[in-house]
Amino acid sequence: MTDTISIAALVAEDLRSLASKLKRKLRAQGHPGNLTASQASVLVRLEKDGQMTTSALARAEGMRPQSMGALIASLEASGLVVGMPDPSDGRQTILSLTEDCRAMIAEGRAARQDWLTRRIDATLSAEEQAQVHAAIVLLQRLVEED
Amino acid sequence: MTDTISIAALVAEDLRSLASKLKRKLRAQGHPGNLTASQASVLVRLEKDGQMTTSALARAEGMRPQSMGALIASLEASGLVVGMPDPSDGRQTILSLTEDCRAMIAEGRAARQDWLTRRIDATLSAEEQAQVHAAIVLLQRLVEED
DNA sequence: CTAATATCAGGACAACTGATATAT
DNA sequence: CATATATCAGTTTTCCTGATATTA
Repeated sequence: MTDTISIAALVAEDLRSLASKLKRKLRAQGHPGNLTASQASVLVRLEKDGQMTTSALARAEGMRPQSMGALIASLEASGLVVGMPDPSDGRQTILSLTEDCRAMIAEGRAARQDWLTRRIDATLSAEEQAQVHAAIVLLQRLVEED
Repeated sequence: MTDTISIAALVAEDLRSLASKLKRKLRAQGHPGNLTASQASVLVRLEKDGQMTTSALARAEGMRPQSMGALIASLEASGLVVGMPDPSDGRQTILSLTEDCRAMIAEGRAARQDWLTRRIDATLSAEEQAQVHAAIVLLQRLVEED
């Protein structure tokens, strides 16, 4: 076995390329009513982990508090997130999903009407979707923490 | 089984989030000598498919000719790509990898020193890497064509 | 003349960095 | 005073759209 080129290098190449193209595609689809990738990611986290502050979200998502602040502002403007002052710490604002947002998630409407979801259903079999799902769980390790 | 929420919606959510975080991480790592995702993607395609024009590359990568033009200009400035006028069609410029670039790829140095490659090797077992690789092949279908 | 190629110019967007006000 | 949170302002990056010159 030559073993000169690791599979990791191949995976890295393809993954890098895939991430770029996927982001371009997502942006090209525009978001009339849809959400950007970052916005969706924040909503999912808020739903999973409950109430959080801007800074906590920024740490969790791996971005700067300032960037997260702008992102949150847009979600508040869309009525998907509300902020309440922390009674015990005047610096912080506790963020949580609005009822509208929870209802939307519960119905699955947001996800179902989503371009990427439709694309996945149209392109991959159920078995393949499961396979991809398993791989994504593995890949999430790569981007966690530092 | 309620079956109300499709696995496609779950995959879409995670995939969207993953793509965002991965791109942020890659940018945060900077590129002292490294390449951006788009640049690497173009080089891989040029190596695989041989000589191409700016427009052909743009179509293949799913971006506009103008964007690809700028990307190519940066690669030319780095001495990784050279352009030669097409003798049979004065409008076109045939692009190809320089010898330096081919040598770099052949040695595998570029890929090996890459942050993402190291990260994959450090985080995933060989078996998991193969699993991810298979999933990426499936996902490439999502971003191909329109 | 119509279509394709490439490039110039300007714009949008999401992230970044730096600086600042406020609360602990 | 030192630390943490949040926000204001400006910059960078990467892609976009529109307009133009050139060649087929």
